[in-house]
Amino acid sequence: MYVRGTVAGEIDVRSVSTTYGETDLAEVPLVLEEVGDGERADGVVTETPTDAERNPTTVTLWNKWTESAALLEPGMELLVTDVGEEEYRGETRYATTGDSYVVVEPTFLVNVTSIRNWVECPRLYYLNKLSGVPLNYPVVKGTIVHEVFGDLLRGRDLEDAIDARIEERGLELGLLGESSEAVAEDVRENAAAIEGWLEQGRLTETDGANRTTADDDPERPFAPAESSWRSEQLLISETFGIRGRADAIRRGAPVELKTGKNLRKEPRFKDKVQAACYALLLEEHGGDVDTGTLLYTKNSALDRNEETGDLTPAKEFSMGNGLLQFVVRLRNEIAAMEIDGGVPTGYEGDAKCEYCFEQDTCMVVSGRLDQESKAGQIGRPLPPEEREYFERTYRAIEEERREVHREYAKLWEQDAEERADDDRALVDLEFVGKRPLDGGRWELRARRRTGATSKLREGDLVLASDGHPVRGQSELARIERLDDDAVVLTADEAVEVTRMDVYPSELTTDRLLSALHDFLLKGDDRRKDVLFGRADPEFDPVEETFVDNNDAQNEAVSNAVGASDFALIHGPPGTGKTYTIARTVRALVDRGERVLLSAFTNRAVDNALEAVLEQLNGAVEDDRVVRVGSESGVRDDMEPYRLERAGEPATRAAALEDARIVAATTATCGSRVMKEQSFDVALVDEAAQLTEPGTFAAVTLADRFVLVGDHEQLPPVVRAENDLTESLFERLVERYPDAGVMLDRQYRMNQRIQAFASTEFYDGRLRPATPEVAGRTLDDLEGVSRDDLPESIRDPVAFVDVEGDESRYTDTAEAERIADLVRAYEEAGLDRSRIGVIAPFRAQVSEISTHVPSDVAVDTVDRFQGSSQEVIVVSFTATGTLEGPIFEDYRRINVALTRPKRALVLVGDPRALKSDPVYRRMLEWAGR
DNA sequence: ACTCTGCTGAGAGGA
Repeated sequence: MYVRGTVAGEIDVRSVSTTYGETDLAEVPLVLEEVGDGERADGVVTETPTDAERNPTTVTLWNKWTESAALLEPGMELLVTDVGEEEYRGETRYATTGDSYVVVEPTFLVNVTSIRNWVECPRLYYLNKLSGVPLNYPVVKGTIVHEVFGDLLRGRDLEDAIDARIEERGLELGLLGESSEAVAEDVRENAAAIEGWLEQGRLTETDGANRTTADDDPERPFAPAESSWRSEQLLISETFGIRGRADAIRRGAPVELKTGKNLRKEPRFKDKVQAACYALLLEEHGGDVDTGTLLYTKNSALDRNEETGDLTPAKEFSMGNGLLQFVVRLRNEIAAMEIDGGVPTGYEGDAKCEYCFEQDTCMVVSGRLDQESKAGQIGRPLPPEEREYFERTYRAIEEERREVHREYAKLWEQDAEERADDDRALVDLEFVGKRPLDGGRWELRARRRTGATSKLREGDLVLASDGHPVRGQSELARIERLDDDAVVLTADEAVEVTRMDVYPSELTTDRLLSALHDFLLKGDDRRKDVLFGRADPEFDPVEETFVDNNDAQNEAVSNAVGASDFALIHGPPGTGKTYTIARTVRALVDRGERVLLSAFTNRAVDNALEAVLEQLNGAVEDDRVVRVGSESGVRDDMEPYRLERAGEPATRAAALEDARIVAATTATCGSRVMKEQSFDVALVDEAAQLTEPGTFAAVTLADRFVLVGDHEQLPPVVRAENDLTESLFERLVERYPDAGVMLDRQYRMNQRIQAFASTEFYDGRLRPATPEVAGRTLDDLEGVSRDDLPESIRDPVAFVDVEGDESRYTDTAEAERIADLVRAYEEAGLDRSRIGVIAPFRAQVSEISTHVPSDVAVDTVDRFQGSSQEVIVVSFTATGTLEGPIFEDYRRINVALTRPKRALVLVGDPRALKSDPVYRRMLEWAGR
């Protein structure tokens, strides 16, 4: 039986005398949310307390669990497994038993590596999180050896595996100056130890007896028995709040591979702790684990010379309850500290600083951020405003991380039905079949039974499961193909997929954190002076005309080229932002600069790169323009420029290092490979949609930077409500208006259409670039005559009254009316592929889609940003009143109203729209 | 209350 609830008050920790002597206990007042009859958190809930019963129950935590009790604060979540129940003065109380685990904030998922770092030194955990691990050879080699180990377990030939894995990491190895041959030799030594040990295992009776499937499988003749081995399994525990990926599992017990040195007989303690984490994860998945194996691949030769004559690099050890519970307490320390927003000092553990590799880094970070630390501080602290900025931004990023953790929690909190309504999963799959691939991986196929929509896309990582992503068999898989009726995945193991869930990744938050760190602690002082307002940005005047017939664009390019610190280009809709970017890049390249071209989305990076290539017109050799990104992220026509990671190391490294122009998303700029690069100038598009640390990821790679964007359009997408919602672009535009140029001539909209946006959002400064643009109408298009349109929509801006229905996020009446409009335009000779329909809610988008032909583009405002159409129809989907956060951000209507070139039709209920001043002005403009 | 893009990922090791 388990209990779960919220801490409702102060915790009383004390000692009592029992028959066994002095014992510690803590009494925790807990408002119960769940009481379950299973041992773990996935048991059947027997009792869901009613409101009347929501007064705190006392849960007593005995002995060592008082250490975890001391971490608790009112409001924190607590889970206690295997509790004992007792009646005390007429009320039910609970207490830990010898088998209990006490879990603080169980929805906070702690990585196994975090626990491993924490046990070595809590400060090490913090430093690792803050700055990430840079590219270095031992780590890359270790990774390759692990991959080869996995390959061996899946039955791949040793030499094949070594060659393939080294080739895959050609780029990284090349950047490190390593040759394939040297690495192969190195990996071979480690792998030989593994193979020898595996061979030994194969000869033993137990393993032999278990060998079934693999022996019979003609496709995988060398595979070890599937029943006794499993490689690289991703495990998530909802009970313990731990997540990790075990190197291998042998007969249900974890095997951890270590390529580092361990000269002692015993496994290192942190390695034991790591294995114990996997044991906990396996226990939750129905295992009963009491031993772990650590495989030190450098040790074989050494051990042979020892007096034992031991031939094996493997060290087995037993894991008792004491170790497992200790590991959960470590995990609790991390969770409690993170929930509290704390920073570890190092005093929490007993590591000795003088033995630590990170001692210097630790002291520098402590000194710069003025943090208390066991290692002490060196250097002067950052100015107070920078420390304040660090703390605020760090906190905001950690809140984002919490939101990712909540996504995980949903994996088990939502039942299949709720999940089906959520677009983060496809739960309707029917398993069709599997096929072995080279290297022991599998291709999995499933059929889709319903037409459910989801945000899953080809190239995404998902948790592929046979029913439940946490409790069932599940595997990290990649979506290779996703059609309306079929799914193809690749994975390490052959799961019989019936469901796939979005894999919530902390990668972005990790990268934001390290970008913040790099900017503040490793960044250039001059840049910080400017960004923190201690110095003004400087410009060298450039006497060259870059753009002939557009003064603002010309000034924007000269500004960007002449900027000593940074320049800003404010590009309202249709003002030739992309052209200006291309012209700027060209001008920089002509001056011999190395340029990083970045943006938040892959789409924007590809668009900008396309324009740059056109502008270069061969001025830079094709192979010196490089697009860094994943195959699924990069648009097909940019694939020839995509940097291949696999290959001969020196060649791969040269492909990147010799590039004059490198294009990548800001998220990719935070990758280890990109962090090794440096540029003269970073040019970042869509900068108004980037968080500050997101912008830093690109900007810290260059000496100077240019931000391009429009803060009057949509802001950054963040999960939590926090300080990340204002972009660096917007802040700088406000702080240094002179550092920016607003492109004021638009090449998109008829004058009638642009009028509202211009006055409302751009101080009336936005105007048509040419008379042609100002006067463009549908009549200009071949075969189209406005005279054939109904009177009501003949004007370039029209309003169509619809009474609307009462439902909140959809409006069938509007959808039907929109279908009529589409027909009317078609009858007037317009091809319907030139019509776009925009709605605020996704539900209304799908409602409209059922009413109009599929070649009409229907989408949300957010997704229409950056594109345009001849005709745009906007469905407001609000009846009676205009309530809801979606309407509060006026930047959203700015985007919607500035998409069309020749005609705009607003469809909605005027009564609702009139209730807000901005929308009322919009109605007036639309002639209603 | 709603909108929603990134990312191979988690762990790889140095005494």
